[in-house]
Amino acid sequence: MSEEKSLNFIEEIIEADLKSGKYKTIATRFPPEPNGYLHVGHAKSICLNFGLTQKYGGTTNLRFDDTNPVKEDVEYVDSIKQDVKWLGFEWANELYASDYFEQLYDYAVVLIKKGLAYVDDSTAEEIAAQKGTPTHAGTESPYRNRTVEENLELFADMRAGKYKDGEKVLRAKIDMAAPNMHMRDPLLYRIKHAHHHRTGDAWCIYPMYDFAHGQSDSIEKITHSICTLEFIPHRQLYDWCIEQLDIFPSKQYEFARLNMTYTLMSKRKLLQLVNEKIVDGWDDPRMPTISAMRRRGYTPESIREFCDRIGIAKRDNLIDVGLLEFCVREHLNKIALRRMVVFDPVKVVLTNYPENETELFTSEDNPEDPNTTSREIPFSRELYIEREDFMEDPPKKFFRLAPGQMVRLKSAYIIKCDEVVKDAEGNITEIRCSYLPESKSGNDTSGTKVKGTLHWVSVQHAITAEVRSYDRLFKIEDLSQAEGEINEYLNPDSLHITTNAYAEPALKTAKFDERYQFLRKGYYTLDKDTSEEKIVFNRTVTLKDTWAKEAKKG
RNA sequence: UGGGUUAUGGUGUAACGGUAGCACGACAGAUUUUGGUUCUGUUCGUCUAGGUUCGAAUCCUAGUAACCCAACCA
Repeated sequence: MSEEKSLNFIEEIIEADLKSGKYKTIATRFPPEPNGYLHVGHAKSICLNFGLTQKYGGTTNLRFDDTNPVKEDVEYVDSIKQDVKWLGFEWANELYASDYFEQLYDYAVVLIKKGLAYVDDSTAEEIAAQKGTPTHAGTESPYRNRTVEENLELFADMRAGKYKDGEKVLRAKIDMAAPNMHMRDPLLYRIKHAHHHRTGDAWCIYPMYDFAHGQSDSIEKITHSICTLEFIPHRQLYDWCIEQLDIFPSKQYEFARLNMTYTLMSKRKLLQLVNEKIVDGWDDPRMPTISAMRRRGYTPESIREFCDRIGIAKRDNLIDVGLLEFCVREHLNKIALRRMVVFDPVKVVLTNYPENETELFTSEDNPEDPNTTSREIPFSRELYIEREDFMEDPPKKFFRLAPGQMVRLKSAYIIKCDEVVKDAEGNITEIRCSYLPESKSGNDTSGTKVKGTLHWVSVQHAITAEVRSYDRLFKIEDLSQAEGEINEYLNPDSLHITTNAYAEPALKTAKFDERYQFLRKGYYTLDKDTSEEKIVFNRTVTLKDTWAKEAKKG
């Protein structure tokens, strides 16, 4: 019965570690730098790290990798916490690399005393030159052989603020000829007279990533430290620090980061979009950030499902954004309330329907739900339907309204098109139809079968709303192949605003935590720009549209 | 003139020497008061060349391709 789901390579390692008794329980961590908002690529990592400890038992810490005060900010800390929570995960401890600054300093002193670290007066340029190239060995710094005592004193002076930014650094003393560039006397500490969002002005030296991350893992007794592929070359240094310091041996494992078609996944470039006001902030619904997806109407469930489906492996990938859309449709189909909204209206007049009469039709909120509730929709003589649902000279498989053709109005009557009224320019201003009184929804004795069902709203009862429809932000599938400025690849049609859509009255009381399906259109949710004067909806995703595909075939 | 990582349908991901499977997409059909949903079916793959083996995606040898590494970023 239990259909075995195959394990990814990290799960295999964990199961082996648990089985061998290497660990009784596991510990992971999600270690964002608070220098930007989380995006869907981070969601993959979050689901992995938290998912592992949910599955195997154990704890996951949220640890902010805040070792570079000039780029970090509490705004990002707050957003990251909100996003992780919203995704549905609870961290065991909220921690900061900056919590360990004192400890890290002591570790540095240990290395100096062991003759494994030295203070270097070389400039950034000189150090870069000393590194050599991947194919040529580096050269040793002239300051490499300072005595332990001198290094100790100099390092203490660095901390005491006796030097300016860039004047001195602390370097590990490893091997300038190492084939791994990261082992060529990497920097451990640099001087930055900068205000830190947590430690304030207590420090003017800050540890580099390589001297903070592994030790932080070790301090927290992280068993499986999971990161992305580009950190593979760092692993040797990660292990070196832990071994020389003789501290808890956390182990690093690397998986391939998420890449998605038409989607920019670089925090740096996302920041650029925000700074250059190409988008309207980090939560602009076109952004791939968690906060943008939340605003746009994505559900945490659908994002988790997506992360589950894409899998964990070590090969580079480019996931079709269509898979994300599939996941959100799948969930929204189950939970969204059905409503009718006409975006581009054309008036239908039912010539045989009494004037001044209003009927109330009942329609289910969600046909997928066996216990569905329902709402009432007012119907009257004058209605709006979608302009694209009528054609004067339709192709063969057009099942909508056309002269002489019949359609069902959802939850109401079958109508037949009798006449088309046009203005002087030939634009259709009105479609005159007759309705079949005996075709009333749920009580149809007309015996008439129609192929098409249209959504509609009653003219006199309609409310208006603004609807924002989004499309992909970029024109090209693979942003990693984009050369030059990303601005060149922007999709000019990524946002379309319908300022005056006509909606059924039930939407007057739309709520922020509800999801809606506008029949035959897509899934929508209330935007935060909604006010007393204006109701604003965001389109989360369209419905699948096989007719659009058919029509395109011509 | 280096080191590292990875190669399975269009896109992802399994198969751990023994039937190349699953999902998304695409295509075809059924159902449908949403051209939605649901259901059924079809299409399409082991980077190349050798080798080991009764049997190779898997093991060996040699190639090829892609990605990563020379920030006082993480």
